[in-house]
Amino acid sequence: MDWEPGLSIWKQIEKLLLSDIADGVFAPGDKMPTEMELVRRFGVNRHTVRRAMAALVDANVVRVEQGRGAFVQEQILDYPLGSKTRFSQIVSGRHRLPDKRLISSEILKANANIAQFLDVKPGTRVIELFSVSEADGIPLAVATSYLPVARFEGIVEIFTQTKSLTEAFKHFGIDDYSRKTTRISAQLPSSRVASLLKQAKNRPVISTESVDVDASGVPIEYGITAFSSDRVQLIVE
Amino acid sequence: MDWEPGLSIWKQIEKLLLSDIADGVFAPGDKMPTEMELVRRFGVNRHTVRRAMAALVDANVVRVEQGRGAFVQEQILDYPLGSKTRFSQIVSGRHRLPDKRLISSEILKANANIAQFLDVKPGTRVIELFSVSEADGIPLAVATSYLPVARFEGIVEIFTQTKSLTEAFKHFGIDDYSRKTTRISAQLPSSRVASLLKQAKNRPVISTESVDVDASGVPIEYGITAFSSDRVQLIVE
DNA sequence: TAGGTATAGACGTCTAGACAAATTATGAAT
DNA sequence: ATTCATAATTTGTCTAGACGTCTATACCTA
Repeated sequence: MDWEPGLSIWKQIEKLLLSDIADGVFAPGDKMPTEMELVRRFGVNRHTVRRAMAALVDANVVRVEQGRGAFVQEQILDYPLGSKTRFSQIVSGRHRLPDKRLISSEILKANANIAQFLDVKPGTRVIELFSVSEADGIPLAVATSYLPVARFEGIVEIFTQTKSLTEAFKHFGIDDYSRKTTRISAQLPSSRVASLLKQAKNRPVISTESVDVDASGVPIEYGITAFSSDRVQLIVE
Repeated sequence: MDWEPGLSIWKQIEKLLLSDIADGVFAPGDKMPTEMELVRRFGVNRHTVRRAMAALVDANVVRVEQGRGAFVQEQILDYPLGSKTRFSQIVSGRHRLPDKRLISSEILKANANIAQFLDVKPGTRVIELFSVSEADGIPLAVATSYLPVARFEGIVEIFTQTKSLTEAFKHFGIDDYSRKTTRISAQLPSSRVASLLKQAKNRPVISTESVDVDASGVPIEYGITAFSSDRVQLIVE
C-alpha cells in the first residue's frame, strides 16, 4: 500500500473503509474485517487501524463490540414520540418502504393490567395483535396490541389488508386518535422477539408501553412495542 | 497518583480534568496545561493523557490547537437564523445577560451596495451603527447596521438608551419586522473586529449579511455581522 | 445430553520512542 | 526598532510490544 503525502494515513484508511461501506462491500449489519486483517491489508500498525476505526465509530458508521468485532452500523431511524406519531408516515418520510406484518392474533379475556389501560372490566374480551414493523424489509419493531372486541370486531381482516392500524381505525369511524401515555424502558429481547427482529439476543431493545385514545379520550388500544435499539432511536420533544 | 481499578486510567483523568474545569480551575478560554505537564502531574504516558484529552475534545469541552495548546471551550451559543430572530431573546433564553453596546455612529451617503439592499437611491443619507453584542460581558458579535435617516432620525439616542434595535424600532411605530435574507460566510477578522471580539486574529468569524423589512416588506435595516466562531453557532432550520 | 472449563480469537488499555507539523520565542543583523 | 532566520515548544502521527477483558467455541466430564 502506498500513501499520499499531506493526509494522515489513518484518515486515508478511514476514507477507504468508508467507500467500501458506501459501495456495499460491507453491507449494513455485516461484520467488518478484524483489526489484524486490516493491519495486513493496509500494511500499517494496529494502532493506526484503530485510529481509523475510532473515527468511523465516532461518525456512527460502524459499531464495535469488544471480543466480537466491528459491524457496519445500520442507519438508525429517528422515531419521534409525538401524540400523533404514525409509523408509516415516519418511515415514508425517510424514503423507506414501511410494512407492518401481522404474525398472530387471538381473542382473549383482559387481565387486570390490560383492563386498566383500556378502561374496561377485567375479563372483557379483547383482541391481541402481534405484528412486526419493517422498513425496506428490515424489521424495526415488534408490537403486541390489545383492542376491545366490542368496538373493533373484525378489525383483524382489515388490518391484514391495509397493514395499518390507522387505516383500520378509519373503518370503525375513527379518523383521529392520539397517544395518551408512553413509558420507555430498555431490556434484552426474548428469543422470539430477537428472532423476529433478526437481531442478536445480546443486543438490547427499547420497550415502550402506550395507550392510544380516540378524539373523545376513550382508550382504543393498549400496546407494548419492542424497538431494535440498533435500528431505531426514539426522539422525545 | 493511584488509580481505581475497574475504570480505565484515561477515563479517570478525563473526569479529573472535567471537574477542574467545572470548578473553574481552568476557566473558559483558559489554556490547559500542556500534555507533558499533565504527564508529570498524573504520572502516566503521554498517549494516555492524549486519550483523555481526545474524549474532552469529543465532548466539546476543550479545543486543541496544534503547536499552541489546549483551551477550555467557551460554551457555544446556538443562534437560530429565523425570520423573527431577536438577539436579546436568544441570549436571555439561555439564562445569560444580553447587552448591545454602541461603539460609533455616523451619518453618511449610501453607496450602491447599501442603497440596493435598503431600496433607496444611491447618495441617500443613511445612519451607520457600529455595535458589539455581548452575553454576560463576553462579546459574541460585532455588527454594522445601515438605516435610512429619513425614517429613523434620532434613533441613535433611543438605541443608546434601550440597547436594542427592536425597542428602538417600536419608537418609530414598527412593532413587527422580520428578516428578509441572510447570507453567510466565514473569514478571518480584521484587527479591529478581533480586538472588539476579544479573540485571536487567527480564529475565524462567521459573517452574515442581512436585510430586515417591516410588516409591509419595506427594508428598514441592512446589516453586516461578524460572529465569533468560538462562541456562536448559527442554526438554520 | 447438559454443563462447566479451557482455549483461542478479538477488541481495550497502557507504555515507550521517534519523527512530523504548527506555533511561539529567541537572537542576530540591519 | 524591525525583520528575518533559527531554535524551542507543543501537538499530531506512526510504530512496537505487552497485557487485560470480553466473546465464542471446542472439549471434557458427569
